[in-house]
Amino acid sequence: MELTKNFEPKAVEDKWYKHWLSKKYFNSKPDSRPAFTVVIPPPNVTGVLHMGHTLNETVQDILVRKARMSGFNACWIPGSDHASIATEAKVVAMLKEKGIDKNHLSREEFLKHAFTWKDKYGGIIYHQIEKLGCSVDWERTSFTMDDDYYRAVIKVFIDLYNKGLIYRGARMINWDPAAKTALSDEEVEYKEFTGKLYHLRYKLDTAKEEFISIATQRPETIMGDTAICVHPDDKRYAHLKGAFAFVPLINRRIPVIFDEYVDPAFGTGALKVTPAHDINDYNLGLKHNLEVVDTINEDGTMSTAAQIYIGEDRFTARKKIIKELKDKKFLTKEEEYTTRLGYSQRTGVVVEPRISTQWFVKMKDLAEPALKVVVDGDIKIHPGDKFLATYKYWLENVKDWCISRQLWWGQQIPAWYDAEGRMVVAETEEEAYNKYSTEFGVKPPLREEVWRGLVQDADVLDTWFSSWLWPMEVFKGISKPGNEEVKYYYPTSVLVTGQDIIFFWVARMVMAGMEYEKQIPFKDVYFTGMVRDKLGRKMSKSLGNCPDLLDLIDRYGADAVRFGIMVSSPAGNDLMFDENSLEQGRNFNNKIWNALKLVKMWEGKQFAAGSEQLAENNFAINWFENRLNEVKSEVDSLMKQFKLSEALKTIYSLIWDDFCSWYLEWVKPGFEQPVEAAVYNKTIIYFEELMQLLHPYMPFVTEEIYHLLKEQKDDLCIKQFARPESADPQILSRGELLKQVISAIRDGKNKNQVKPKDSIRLYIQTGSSKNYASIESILRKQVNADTVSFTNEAVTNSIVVAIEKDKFYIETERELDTATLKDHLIKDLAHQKGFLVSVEKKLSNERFVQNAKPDVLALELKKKADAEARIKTIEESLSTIS
RNA sequence: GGGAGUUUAGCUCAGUUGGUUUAGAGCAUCUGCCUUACAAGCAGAGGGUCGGCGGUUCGACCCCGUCAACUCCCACCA
Repeated sequence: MELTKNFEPKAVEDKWYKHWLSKKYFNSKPDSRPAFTVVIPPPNVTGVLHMGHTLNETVQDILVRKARMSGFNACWIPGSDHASIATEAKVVAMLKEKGIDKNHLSREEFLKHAFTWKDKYGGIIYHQIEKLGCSVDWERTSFTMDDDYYRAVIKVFIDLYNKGLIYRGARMINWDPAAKTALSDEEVEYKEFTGKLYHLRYKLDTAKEEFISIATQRPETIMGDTAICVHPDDKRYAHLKGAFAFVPLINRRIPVIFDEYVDPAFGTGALKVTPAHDINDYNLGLKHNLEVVDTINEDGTMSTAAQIYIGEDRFTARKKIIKELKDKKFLTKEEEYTTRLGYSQRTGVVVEPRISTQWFVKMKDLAEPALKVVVDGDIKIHPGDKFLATYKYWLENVKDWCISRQLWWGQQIPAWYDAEGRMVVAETEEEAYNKYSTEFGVKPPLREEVWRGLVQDADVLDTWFSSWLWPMEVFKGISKPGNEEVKYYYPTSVLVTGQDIIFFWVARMVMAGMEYEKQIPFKDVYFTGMVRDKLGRKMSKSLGNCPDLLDLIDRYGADAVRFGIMVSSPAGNDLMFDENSLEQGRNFNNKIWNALKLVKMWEGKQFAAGSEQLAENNFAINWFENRLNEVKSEVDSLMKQFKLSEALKTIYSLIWDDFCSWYLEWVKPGFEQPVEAAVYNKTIIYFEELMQLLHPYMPFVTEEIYHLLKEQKDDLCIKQFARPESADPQILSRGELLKQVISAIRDGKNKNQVKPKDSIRLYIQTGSSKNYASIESILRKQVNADTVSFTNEAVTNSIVVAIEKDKFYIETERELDTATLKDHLIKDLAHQKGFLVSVEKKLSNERFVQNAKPDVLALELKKKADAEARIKTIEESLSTIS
């Protein structure tokens, strides 16, 4: 069969993915093997995979494939998240384009649109996961709004409510006036903003014409003022105990209060208190029992409580109020002021702090066990030291979690109210009705009347309130507690996710797991860093630096993308994404492909053993086998420590350097010459093992080559790793010596303008010629020597190379440039002498000799002896040149 | 303002309890090669006073102190 010049990923990727699927390799059912379970961090159903996902998915696939090939029953659950806010925003925008206003739709109509939209676009993500080669179990795809999942979320809500861990309360929350929804603290982004600080004077309720000045950035909120606050120790205001002032424009009479919260040095040292519109003022209000006057509507316009500018947008109102305050001489000063404003992560508008009735989860009791399992090391975080502190800090200072969202897309809060505001929490309407009857002693009215009487809470639950159940509910652990699947697969093995959602998601999954399964949800957490562009900037649509995954796969192949993204991304480090590394991946594919082509040329051209080559080949085979074993163990240990990047680089070097550059060159016969049968057979086996080692990282090219090497009974995808055998250090060091000698001789030739193809005569001066017995002809081939022979004395007029105690004389037809030759030797001599001095210095230090461990001392003595020997060699060589 | 982390070659990073030939890798760079697997390649090479200063030690990239720069998280003074 004719092999193409270069590896062509497109031709094989789809073929193998389909094959793996048809063999059901990725489908898992509980059996006697230990489970290795991974749940995908469910991407937003309407999104596309960005480079951050690509990194996460690749890491997971590597771990899962490795486990699948190591005796585990590997199960990787794919799925997606309904992402209430983001998705609803997209659906609303889509409807708007069609000229449909969400406000004119019923809830049912809207949800119908949303599901249609989800069905249409939700698949994009799955397609991308497939293209990347991810070995997920497609028969287990989960979605956080599936029927069972929906019921599970509701069940958990009710359970926590019954346990008293969910409560309803009026709280100051971040309000998005555009989306008309509450935002969690985490969904608010603060940005620098240059605004103005307005100094306003309030008339005091005293006999004479007296004023107190305050400073504010938000003059439009003065109508909500219910106090003025100053520091108790501030002498300027000491006389105002018990005083009152009038709010400008509306003349409401408000008290002057005293609290240490106020910074006397800021502004005028007096603060207007507006409990309805500022979180700090709200807390002050609670403390001092102040009235709350809410002057802003949910859409950001002024409310009737404001008394003036009713119905005008908050920012328009601000402008008008400033003008009026100025005209009426209440505004005494304006100054430039830089502050930070909260913006909604979703809609980008300025967040409005607002009093609102919301649902909350009490976090303290849930946080305790979640903290303990991580501190105790039941859950291991990688890289540990970096994120443990963050995790701890958050849980120790956790605040209650606002879980209601004023949206339609999501699990609707299972609370029912009657006209008087009496409430029951129940799983279904039916149950709500029954509960209501017993609880409030109301005789069951006619069914029709009940529907008139009880109305379900319109809000839905925060998306994270469903995804915190993910590792359990993908196995129906909540909807069918204690089922066989959840018993087998839970706790999951490792969670791979971005460090940015450590609080949103990771900590909360631990809480839910401890609460409902009484067990940790995963044993290891692997945090990936953020993917940035090569200039270190965040990837963002506005910068246009987000590569399209499918396009990258199209241009480089999935294996190359996986290689490129893994090769330099140690756990937890940000990854500077550079297409350069994808190119490196593609080149690597190609290198392997060409090695295959070489081996295929030997097919059917072998001769049996018995010739003189045997000893040489024996050495090469023996050496590579040991080297392979050595690296296999290394890779195993690196992967156990989640050093996936390191492991990949180790495999890369094994294949490129040890296998291609050394081993294959050593055993390669001359052009169109036959190869020894033993070499051929071994080479095929080594090649297979290399492909197996690399397979978790680059599944497509390895599976393809595995099958091209020879007729196979199985697929690489499920081929089980054999336990690595131990490596013989003696063989390994002889191999290293050989490499070193070859490189040094080539360097000697190169430095003296002897071309690689110029042949030489090589003389070896050594005390132990046995060392070279079986590698002589490899050496001859590798340095292009006509003859290799041993000598007892220096060979004049030759290039001299020294390795350890041995010397190599390179005799050549070419005129030698003795000047440069000498130059190099002199430079080397200086280096060796400098080194010797440092060693001698150490050894002449009595305290070192006394304190150092014996083996350290012995090593120093060896260093000294070696350096002296080399210096002698170099000096001798110098004398032969002159 | 509080906390955490980072700083090693032009770039991205390793460097295991302080001693392993006066610091390693990949990429990039330079030199020489179109040598019958591979120019998306081969063979070589150069390049670092390990952020600054001070300390502990016989000995420090590693431990301690201090300063500096950068990054992230938390809080959010009207």
